[in-house]
Amino acid sequence: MECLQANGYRLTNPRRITVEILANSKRPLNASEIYQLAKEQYAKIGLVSVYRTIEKLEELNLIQRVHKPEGCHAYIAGFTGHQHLLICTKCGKTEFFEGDDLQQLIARVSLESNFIIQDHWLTLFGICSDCQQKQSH
Amino acid sequence: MECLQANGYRLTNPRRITVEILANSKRPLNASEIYQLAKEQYAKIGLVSVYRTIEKLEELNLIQRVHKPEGCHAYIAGFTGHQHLLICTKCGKTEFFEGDDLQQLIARVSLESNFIIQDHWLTLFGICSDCQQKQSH
DNA sequence: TTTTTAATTGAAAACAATTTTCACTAATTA
DNA sequence: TAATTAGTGAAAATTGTTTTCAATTAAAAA
Repeated sequence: MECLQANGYRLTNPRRITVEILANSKRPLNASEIYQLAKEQYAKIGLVSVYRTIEKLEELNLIQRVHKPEGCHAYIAGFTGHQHLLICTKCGKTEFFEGDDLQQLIARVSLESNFIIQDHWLTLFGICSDCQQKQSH
Repeated sequence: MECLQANGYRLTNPRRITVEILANSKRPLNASEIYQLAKEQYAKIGLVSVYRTIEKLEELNLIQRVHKPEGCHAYIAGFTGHQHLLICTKCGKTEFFEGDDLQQLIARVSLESNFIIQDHWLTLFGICSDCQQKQSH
């Protein structure tokens, strides 16, 4: 909310609620999921406002789109606009991770391909510890 | 085409042309782009057949969906159903690369997160050698 | 505090991408 | 060659997203 305000945006109910829902979610949510949850708190919110808030949060790098085999329309809140994600394929729980271990691989591919490599996306998929426990029962 | 036939699918004009266009493209194409190109060779082709052929090729792991910041509706032909891509952000030229250098990183993240990691997606973005040359003129 | 203003809103319409329906066509098999 | 049934294209339906616009409301000014 601070960041929105700092960038000249007004603090409104639809924005507050959309931000809160995204900030508290451990798994990526799409516009329609956010809308369903938001209506519980603020019945008159419009789906359009959710879309518009998502747009602004993405511009400000406060959320990022999450790409999965099933689709790419969900967003997760993150602090940096960066792209290393670890996603649970059971429950959707999503974590960020750091890793500069890629430099060597990137250097090798760069050499072999003659590309100048500028950016990378890395996503790991697996089963989180909660879902591992549930599975073993 | 062989693989389609081996899986019990008929060899039809719309399929032949869709397959040919995808097989010869160096950059990912979406349904509508394929349709435009296909019409040049076979005017009466329908966009629906392109969608249906894409669906089957994806099932057979002959093509894969390419995820980019601008969108995720384009497909590239590949030999394995796997996910290491190198994409030119200027012209879209897309190459595959191998790399098991990730094992160490995956092991580390697995330990730190308590996830059992099963799969990964890695995409590198950069400028291909053709586009580097064009730029320097 | 009240007034003014301009950003923001929600409903409805418009648009875009994809899927479904269905009568017809054509690839394969007998 | 005839019979069968998968595959086709046009149109309609569906889904997801964006635009339009009059009304509302947050923030700035008085």
